[in-house]
Amino acid sequence: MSRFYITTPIYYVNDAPHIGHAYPTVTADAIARWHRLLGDETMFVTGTDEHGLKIQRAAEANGITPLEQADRTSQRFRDAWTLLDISNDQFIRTTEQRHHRSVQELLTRAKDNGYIEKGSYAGHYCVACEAYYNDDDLIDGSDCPIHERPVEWLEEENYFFKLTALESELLDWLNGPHVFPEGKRNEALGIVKLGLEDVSMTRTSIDWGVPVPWDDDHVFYVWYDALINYATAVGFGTDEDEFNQWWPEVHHIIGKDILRFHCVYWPAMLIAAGLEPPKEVHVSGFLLLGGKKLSKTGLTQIAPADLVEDFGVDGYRYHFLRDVSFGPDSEFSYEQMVARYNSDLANTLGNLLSRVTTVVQKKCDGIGPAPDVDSALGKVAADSYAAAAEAWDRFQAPVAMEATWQLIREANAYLERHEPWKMEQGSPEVQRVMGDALEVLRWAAIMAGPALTRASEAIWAAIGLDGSPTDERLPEAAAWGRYPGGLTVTKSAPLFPRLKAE
RNA sequence: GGCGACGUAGCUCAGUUGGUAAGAGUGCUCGACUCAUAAUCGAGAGGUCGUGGGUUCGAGUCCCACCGUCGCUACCA
Repeated sequence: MSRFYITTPIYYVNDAPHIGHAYPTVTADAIARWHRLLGDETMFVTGTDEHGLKIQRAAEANGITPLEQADRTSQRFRDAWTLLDISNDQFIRTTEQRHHRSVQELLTRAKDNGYIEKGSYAGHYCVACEAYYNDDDLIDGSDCPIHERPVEWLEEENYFFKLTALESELLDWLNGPHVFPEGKRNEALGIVKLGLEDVSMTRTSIDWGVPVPWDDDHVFYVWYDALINYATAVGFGTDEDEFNQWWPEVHHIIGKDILRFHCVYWPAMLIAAGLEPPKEVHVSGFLLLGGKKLSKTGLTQIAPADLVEDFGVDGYRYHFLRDVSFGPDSEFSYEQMVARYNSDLANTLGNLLSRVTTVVQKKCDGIGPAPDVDSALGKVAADSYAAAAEAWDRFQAPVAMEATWQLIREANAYLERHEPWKMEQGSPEVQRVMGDALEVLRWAAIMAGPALTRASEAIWAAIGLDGSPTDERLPEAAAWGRYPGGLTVTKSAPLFPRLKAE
């Protein structure tokens, strides 16, 4: 039995979930569902990142504890993922005890291996921001760029992560097949080649974080705690055997803004602790609105719930999986979403189900016949499957979706060529044609399942099959001719009612 | 300033290590069909692959310059 471990970033709880958070989550979910279909023992982890200055301050502003603050927002993420049928096996929170143990264990090992040392950090500090600034960032060389008032020169003792000692190990890792797409790998290489510096990894100025086990005055800086969630989730620090079963075969999905942390710091931290760096990091671009990235301040956030209201869960998931190329930035367009819903879901797939169930009622007494094992559609199905499987392997959901729809479109053309509605009721000819059409629907319910979590079940039931398409196992289930025939086919309301453009 | 990404049909995008006369979906035009959610099927129009050079027998695909858009340069996917 092979295993498949996939993660999303854990989202920082200073922000409400929006489509920018949902995109990598839906992508990871679809890939996880694909691997479950393949029969892999699958671990899909998402969660929330809950420490750090911003949370502490937000809590103070709201007059609650940092944990209460984190609880509130973390719950909103869980609600959003429930809404979108996200099938995560775990939802990890960095405030969990198991995570604190894991962080302390991993970083203690790094320290014991000589990669963490005490040093002092000095710089221009803005008290209002509670943050350090570089000379370049200051206005006229002396004022905070946000508060426009003088900064102070502050020096504090910190523990430093000796990133510089790991340069050659990082280059070795980055030269391997670990960061995708290629352009993003080059970007990570560029960061290393530009010159690494040792980085301050603890804070004494706040206490909302994971305590440094060897020095009570410090907590780990939020990034050094957050990244380790990927290890915590599969047992690091609590169950080494479990951990060793999953690690290092992990697939991280991240956004390009956190490339530095996942492609430089994270592998370095693991190496420092004597562990293997991650197997794959897949970097996505941003969703843009009017050419700008989504932001709270720009009022360009879009809540998944608003779109689900218009398009349904399937319509939501399908749009982002089919239209957003994984890697480059992508412009979000409501009109594009409507067009995609109508063409692929309402017209091509939904209408296929409608016409097939109607003709089966009229010409086959509502009993679905078995397909022709030598049907011309069998070859198309095999090609579609091969292309889709290859695309899922590369994390290219849009390509996998397009490959899947090739057969669905072909089924419409096949009906057109044979015109079963003109055939004699119950004849062998009409039985064969309709059996083939039903077989395509069976196949599509499985293959589109990672995207259309609900419609795939509805199709499955409509053509008379028991159980769920998620119980099927690939590649056998994609082989042509598995629809048994003799099942009751049900005509029902349109699966995806057409949407009017607004 | 430094580093980097991107620029392919109206729109959204594919184009593996350079090599059959540039692809898909959608949109548009025309035709067919009427089982079906005014859905479906067929045919067609539509691109100097940002611009200009270079390497090569041959470049969308490598190199240089330029133009345009954008990002990063430590804590929002």
